Amino acid sequence: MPPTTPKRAYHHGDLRQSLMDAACRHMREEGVEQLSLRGLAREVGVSQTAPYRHFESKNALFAAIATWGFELMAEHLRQARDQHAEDVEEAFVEIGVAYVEWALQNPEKYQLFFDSSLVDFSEYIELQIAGTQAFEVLLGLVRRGQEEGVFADHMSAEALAGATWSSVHGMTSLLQKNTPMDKFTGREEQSVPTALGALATNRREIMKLFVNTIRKY
Amino acid sequence: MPPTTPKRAYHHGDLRQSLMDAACRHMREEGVEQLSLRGLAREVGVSQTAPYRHFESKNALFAAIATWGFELMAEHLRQARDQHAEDVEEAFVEIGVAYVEWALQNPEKYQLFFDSSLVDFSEYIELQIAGTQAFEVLLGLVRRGQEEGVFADHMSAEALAGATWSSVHGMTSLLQKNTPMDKFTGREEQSVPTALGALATNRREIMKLFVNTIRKY
DNA sequence: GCGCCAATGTGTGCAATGCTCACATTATAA
DNA sequence: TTATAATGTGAGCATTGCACACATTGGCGC
Repeated sequence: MPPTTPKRAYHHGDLRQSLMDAACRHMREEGVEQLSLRGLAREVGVSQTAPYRHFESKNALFAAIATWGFELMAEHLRQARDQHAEDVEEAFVEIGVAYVEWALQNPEKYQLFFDSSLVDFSEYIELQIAGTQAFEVLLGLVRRGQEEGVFADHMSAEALAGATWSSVHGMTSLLQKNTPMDKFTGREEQSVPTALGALATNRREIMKLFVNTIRKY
Repeated sequence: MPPTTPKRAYHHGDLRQSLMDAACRHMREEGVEQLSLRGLAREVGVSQTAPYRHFESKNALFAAIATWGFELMAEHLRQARDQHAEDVEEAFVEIGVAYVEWALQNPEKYQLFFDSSLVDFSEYIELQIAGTQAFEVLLGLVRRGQEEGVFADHMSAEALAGATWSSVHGMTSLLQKNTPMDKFTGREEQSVPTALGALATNRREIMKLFVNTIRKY
């Protein structure tokens, strides 16, 4: 007769995904710098070397999470696009809003996309491909805008998409620093927190400004 | 008679600055994740605990470098602004170009500005102030543009400056990933590298697009 | 000059980490 | 059923951040 306490089997069952989930939770709650593979193993209830059966290094874990994250985000962007398929400009704005919102709801994954100190993209082709596919949702929309004569056509679609990606990513990046920043005290004029607050409050309005970047006049 | 080899004195002389310089060099050449205080101490020729007389922790070192970096960058931006004082739009473009160039020439310092995993801004007031002062170069210019009726005035200067800061910072951030990205191979269409290449090659043109974000029509 | 003290530098030690290697257990498929 | 690959274990190594007690020294009041 087996013991009533469901003693964990020798094999975990789904260690790979469990590790990725635990890592995300940990990064979100404690921060990346506090994350250790050993701690993760402890949390999941497994020996400290077990993770190495699924990820050859800590960086490989990060890369796997980032790849997964890009896929999730791309799907989110496609949905936003498809819900506003009639109007390119509107779809552009909504894709931008969706981008920012996804990033703010998944800060730990988004951080992996751009913290070059955490993941070396050049080592992981599948990660590069996933990132590219997310970008191409935006690129496709810009192309369509150009074809419809709504967006400027004196530059390549890649250049225009790059420019708007810059804006949206930059806004996201700044907003993610907002939380630490809001403790800002010590000067009368708190221009940075004010600016970040304005970005946070008027996301959609700001996104409409970003359309100006590439609109054809 | 003292030995001919100038044996280093017990006191280093300028350990604080030497550590910051060595840290920057190391980050630039090897990457942040490879940087250790002990290694730095070794490099400078000093015991492993000596750095703690100048920086209470590794994060404090990073914070000090970031603060210093913000001051350097702000000065660089002011120079760019003053060399194009006649025309607000032109000054805006040149400040943007100067921003990107400074960041690309000082990647290790710029990384500290935005890699939240490396520095916790909330712990270092002087860092927040330095960052704010850099931002205010841009903010001041946006204000002037509004006063001259060149920039939109349906939003606060902080909001507009925040929007343009987003764009310029985002572009910088993407360009800094360019180096790892250029090894990208494995698909026929390399849209991301193409987009990043376009950003890199046409910085000034892209910056002119960014002016559209806030221009008054 | 002289002596004292704060500033600066040293050596040792501890707990934690990433990762390696040899070994144990289990699933699966021939 | 049994070989084999997949998965998990445990001990161990080098390295790290940082704390603590101690050493050296430059500069300041006298």
